[in-house]
Amino acid sequence: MTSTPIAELWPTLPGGADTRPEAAHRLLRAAVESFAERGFHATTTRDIATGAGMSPAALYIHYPSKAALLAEISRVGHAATLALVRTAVAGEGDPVTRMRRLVEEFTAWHARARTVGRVVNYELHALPEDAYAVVAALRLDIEREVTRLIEAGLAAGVFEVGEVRTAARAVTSLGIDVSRWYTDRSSETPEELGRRYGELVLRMLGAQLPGAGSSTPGP
Amino acid sequence: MTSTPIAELWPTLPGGADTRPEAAHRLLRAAVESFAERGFHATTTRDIATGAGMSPAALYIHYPSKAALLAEISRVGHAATLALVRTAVAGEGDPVTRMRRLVEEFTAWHARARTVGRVVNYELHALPEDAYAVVAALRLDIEREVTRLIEAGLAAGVFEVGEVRTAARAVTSLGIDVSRWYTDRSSETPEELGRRYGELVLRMLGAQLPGAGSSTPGP
DNA sequence: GCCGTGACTAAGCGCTTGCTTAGCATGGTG
DNA sequence: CACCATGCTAAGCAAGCGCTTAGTCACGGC
Repeated sequence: MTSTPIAELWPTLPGGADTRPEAAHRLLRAAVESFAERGFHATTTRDIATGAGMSPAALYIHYPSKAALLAEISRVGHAATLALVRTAVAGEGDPVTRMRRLVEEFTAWHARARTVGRVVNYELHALPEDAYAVVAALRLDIEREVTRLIEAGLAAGVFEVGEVRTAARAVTSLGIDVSRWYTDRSSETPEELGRRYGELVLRMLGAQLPGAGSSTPGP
Repeated sequence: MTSTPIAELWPTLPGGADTRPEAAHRLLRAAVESFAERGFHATTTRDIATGAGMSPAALYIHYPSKAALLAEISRVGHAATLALVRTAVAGEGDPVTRMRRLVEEFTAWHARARTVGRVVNYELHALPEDAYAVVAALRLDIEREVTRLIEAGLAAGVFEVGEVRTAARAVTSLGIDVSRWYTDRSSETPEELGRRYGELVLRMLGAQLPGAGSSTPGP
């Protein structure tokens, strides 16, 4: 098993309890592992079924196709990310505090769930058209939430950036790319990385750091 | 055809003139297009050959396998990126000026040559082991060059960052991810984007901006 | 005891894949 | 002219693909 706690992802979704049978969960998990490691097209249905401890044909009892598995993973992964972002943006505190928390959690999530993150961010092109449309809408929402928070900071006079859209792109981009390079062997924990990225992003946005004097990072 | 001037890439490589026959060039270009659009595994040798205006078998006169095409693209693409980075790091001016130029060019390159960039950065897993080793060494060199420049800035007292390695990661990460999201329809030109990202990165690194700015001019 | 149902497997179908083989037109060299 | 290397094509092979079919087994209701 990998260290990525994918199991965390599915039982805790909007809409309450997940009623999927356990075998379907095992298939989803095996698919995430394979898609992340080899990519959608290099993964065979035999890989997935074997990873879930079944024969190849059993897959089709729970999902109508290999692409349906990808669509499900992508939809759920994006929904979870959007929920995380919305919570941070709508949270308490001034824009600086909220942005710090957003980046900390967004980054840590992409490090912790890098396996899901890779599928979610780098296998979009393999989605069937209708599934892609759903996911593209979620991605747009994520970007809009970040933009909204930056604009709130500008209005409050605590951020200073040239182009809001470019800045929002940079913030989400930094987080997303973590799922590409982060590994088990990385020297920082997801939470450490989140804190450091939070610091970097706030400076990038020209944040007026509130209270507590100079927040110079340690040696 | 796309707007990506891939042709720029191959004729201008270290070692002088490129002696490859024109048909091999066409194959490389067609392979880049297909690999970038659909990924290595979803691309067939028939796709590539057709894209180059040949029959499927002609591919094997110039390259021994589909993987050899990928290896060549990856090797050349990484070599070009490393050359770009080295030039900027070893260039003239103080660390702030050199870092600005580095980010501007690194970013603009990943926007302009996003097609090659996608293959170079997102198809690594499909490389044969020996080709991967070569490319991994080049990637390490790129990161080391960036780290070196940040350390020079710290030594000169014009940068201020917590962890050098994390900062270097963030700088390269921002640039690399551009090749994922940048499209023809993006509102900014590669050069505009480069300038804006240069600005953002310098603030991220806590740069003391020289001259022309609001910061107190030095001796 | 018997049937229906849900989760699963063994076997395999039709198709596509990367790659090979055999052959053909062209053009330079004696 | 013959000779042959070069750069290509038409045809096709073995392997592996996504997915289907037919059937097995455990179990619950009557």
